[in-house]
Amino acid sequence: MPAMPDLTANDTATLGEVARIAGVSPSTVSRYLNGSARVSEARRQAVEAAIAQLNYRPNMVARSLASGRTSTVGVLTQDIASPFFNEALRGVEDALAESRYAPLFVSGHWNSAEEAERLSLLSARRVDGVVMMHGHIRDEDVQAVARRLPIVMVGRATATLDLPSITVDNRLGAYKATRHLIELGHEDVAFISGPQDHHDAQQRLVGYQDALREAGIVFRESLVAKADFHEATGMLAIHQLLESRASFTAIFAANDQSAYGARLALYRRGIRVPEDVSLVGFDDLPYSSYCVPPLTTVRQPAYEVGWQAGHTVVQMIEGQPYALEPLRVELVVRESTSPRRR
Amino acid sequence: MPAMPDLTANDTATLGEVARIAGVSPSTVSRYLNGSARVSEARRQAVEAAIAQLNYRPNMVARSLASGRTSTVGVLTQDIASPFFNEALRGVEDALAESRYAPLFVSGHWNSAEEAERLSLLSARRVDGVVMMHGHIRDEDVQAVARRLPIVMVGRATATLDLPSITVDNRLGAYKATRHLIELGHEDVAFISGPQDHHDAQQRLVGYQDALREAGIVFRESLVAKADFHEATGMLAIHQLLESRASFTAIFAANDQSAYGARLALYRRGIRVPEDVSLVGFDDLPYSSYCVPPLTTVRQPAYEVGWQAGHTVVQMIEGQPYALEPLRVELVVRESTSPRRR
DNA sequence: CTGTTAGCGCTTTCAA
DNA sequence: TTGAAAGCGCTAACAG
Repeated sequence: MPAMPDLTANDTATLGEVARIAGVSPSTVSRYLNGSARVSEARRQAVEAAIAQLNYRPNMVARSLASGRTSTVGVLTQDIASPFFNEALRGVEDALAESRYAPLFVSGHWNSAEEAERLSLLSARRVDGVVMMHGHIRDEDVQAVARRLPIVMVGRATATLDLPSITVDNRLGAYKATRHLIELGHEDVAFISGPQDHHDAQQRLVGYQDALREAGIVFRESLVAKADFHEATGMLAIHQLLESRASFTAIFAANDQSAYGARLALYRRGIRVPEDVSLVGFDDLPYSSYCVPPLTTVRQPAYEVGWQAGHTVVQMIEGQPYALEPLRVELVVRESTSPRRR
Repeated sequence: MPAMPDLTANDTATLGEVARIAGVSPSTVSRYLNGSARVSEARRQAVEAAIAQLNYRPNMVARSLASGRTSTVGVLTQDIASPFFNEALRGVEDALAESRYAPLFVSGHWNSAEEAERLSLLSARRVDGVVMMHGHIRDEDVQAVARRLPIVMVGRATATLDLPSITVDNRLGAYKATRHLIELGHEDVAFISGPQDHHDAQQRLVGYQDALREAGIVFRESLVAKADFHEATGMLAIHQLLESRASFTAIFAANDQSAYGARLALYRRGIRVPEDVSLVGFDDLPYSSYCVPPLTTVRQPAYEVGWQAGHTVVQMIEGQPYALEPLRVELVVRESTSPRRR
């Protein structure tokens, strides 16, 4: 009987069937599939033919149960729809794809209870490793999982934990942004803050203060307006600042999204950017180069952060050595900043 | 021996161990866990105690292999980092979460070969159902999977396939956008197109043409500039239009991203929006309400599209009836459009 | 209501 | 190099 490919049989052939058709044992098929041992030329061909004929693809679930490995990496993000996380997730995705791991994304929504629950779900699904993007989950909850699984943290220092952590120098980035404004002659530089309990946001405030201090400018609480990394509160921040009659010629917003909000609020009040007020953000979201005017901001290499996280967790899973290279933050000067007018 | 909770034993307890400690059979534990049959009060308590003591969580992999269900839905998207897909993915995520399914996201990157490969991967991972967001994959490839699995299509009509499909009336949306411009007195309305082979993009062109025709305005090829749904080509489109010396007082861009690019190109040339030229987009991305000026656009309920897709696939998986409710597109008038100046 | 008995489809010793 | 056999941890009849 000629082995003509049966195109309708691609339903759910099993390894056992492949073995039977190829006239070999299941172990041989498994060995061929995984390259876990040499298989003779003759049997290799027979197996290949059977696989083609049945249009066979291994059942990953069964494979996972038997081997104890799922070839899956859990990625605990906060909000899959946030422009910042997106770039990073794409980096993770690409890094994992290179090693044939699949990402399993879950969102914690900045809620530690939900994060803990999601982490537990990843564990129940027996992921081989985890990438944790930001979040406020307690160290103990992470620790419980970290004992069994490689975990890479992103954007969070782990005081009590000893886990590889990929961070960006937020303080330095904020310092550069503020210093840029100061060098343009601005002395009254307002700051739109991020969430008070967010580590990155805190560091950005510190960088802002450092730059002021260095220039001999006294830090004034009245020039900082609270926001939470979103556009809406960025707008509010400007309204507040304006209402308080604080005077300023430049604004450093703790992230691009709040800078967008600020920019719109300024537009509504008829205040021009950069002619009347200079504005700088932080993150360099994809959209920032298409704002009007294009936003001067601090580039945070989100894609690279994600890529490095994904790559590192794979190295850990496979027992390979890894090295965390420091990621650079850099100021990207565009058109939302200009010298102070005298 | 008192049953004191052993906090360090939360590693990988098995159902069998729970059963032994509780003094019941594994089936009883399984039944308790799945609620698949009544369990007596006494045993229920014993099982609960054992579970608490061991800090047990079922191994999803084993459960999947035994039951043939993974409680996972594959989501084939094109680009996890695109602002449009994001909103939709969040909708899918939320809908699945309601039914305790986890999404497994994979990206096809608008490449039909890659899509087919990803789809096959989802199948190998034995997802219980699939949501396909757009894409150019061939009907046959989809069909091969659809025979075994519930599939819900999003944003794509399936001519040869009979699958539930969630679409939005792109033609109508484009018609509304163009008509809005015409009602403002604009007669020379340029169109920035999307990718030629993209169904939604084609429909948006048709809607634009329909509105012109209805108003007795003749369609001019010279007023359409090709772009591909991205900001960069949106900019290019404006340069082209300007260079060709075509005259127009309004622009309808096939999506918000290309509208952003157009807006920036206009800014560079010193052409004001909306004073000199009115601009309308399509999608209503989250950012569009924070542009300067806020963009008039056609709201496409991306979140709802995703939610409905997720919800529908779950209904299909569970053999429940489902009904696809038409999703409304609506014009959102903001500040990038104004009456034609005479 | 409960326990016993077979597997789910694959990997992995262990011998040959 | 190859095959046989024993699971991976859970579910799902089938008796009782």
